[in-house]
Amino acid sequence: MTRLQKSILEVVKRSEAHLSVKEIYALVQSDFPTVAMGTIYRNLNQFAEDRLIRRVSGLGSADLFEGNLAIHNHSQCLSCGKVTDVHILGLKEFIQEQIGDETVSLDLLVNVICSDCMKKDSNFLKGTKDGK
Amino acid sequence: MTRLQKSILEVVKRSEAHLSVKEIYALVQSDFPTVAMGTIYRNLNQFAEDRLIRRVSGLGSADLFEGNLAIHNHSQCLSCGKVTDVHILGLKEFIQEQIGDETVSLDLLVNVICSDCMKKDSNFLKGTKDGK
DNA sequence: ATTTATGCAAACTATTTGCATTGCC
DNA sequence: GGCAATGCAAATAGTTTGCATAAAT
Repeated sequence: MTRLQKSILEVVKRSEAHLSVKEIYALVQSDFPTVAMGTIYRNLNQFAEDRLIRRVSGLGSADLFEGNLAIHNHSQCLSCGKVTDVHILGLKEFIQEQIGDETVSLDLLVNVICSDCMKKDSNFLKGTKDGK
Repeated sequence: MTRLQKSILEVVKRSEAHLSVKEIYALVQSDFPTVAMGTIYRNLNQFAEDRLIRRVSGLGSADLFEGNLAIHNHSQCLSCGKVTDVHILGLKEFIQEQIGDETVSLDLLVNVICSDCMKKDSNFLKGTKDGK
């Protein structure tokens, strides 16, 4: 593994957030000013395929990456957009019981109104549609 | 609502599949040969926002649309790619119990090896990584 | 007639890829 | 030296948008 590759991997691993490619690019640039976007993409794709990092899809138009490999899923606040890890105990078993096919993995996104936003406006869930 | 809008909506509503924008475009074209992609997108976005149809994200690089508004989620076979509706009884309650924030809605994708693919190669889950 | 929707093309965002060059064992 | 990784720029895919025209009420 090259020094650049180590740096990309470290950036994702060290962060506790869910990073966009742009954010990773910016962070890696501080050590490797000439790094190219294409290289960032190529390596992130490889790392995700090799299960060194995890790709998180479906949150916005762009994928995010995280270093946390422990099995978990995510919630996103519909009001402020904040993404949070969630651990649902027994989720796979709960679902597997009800499915004929063999479950390999799950991608669960829980759309919430987080407690902060709920405090700011307790009418969130009483308005039109889903409260947006 | 214009005749074109009715046609776009009908195409999605009448189908029992999960349609890509391209597929919807092609179907609408048979009645409105000069329809533009931009118009398809504009209307699908509006219909989804108005909850006349549902947008399904996270399955591939492109969003899909479906007319089925009953609450349900999806599974996708990692081998053949087939997308299937799944209904998990009590899922929202199961998750809500374990989450501090107020759950509004869920997007669940169950990654499976469908029974057809399992029959063709019963070693799917025994190989490297996730059997791909 | 006036408002709203449409077609078209250009713009935009996210991502991938070909290729000449560089860096590493 | 030779193979793999990188930078760069162009290409691709999906989607959005500005604007002049056309359709609907």
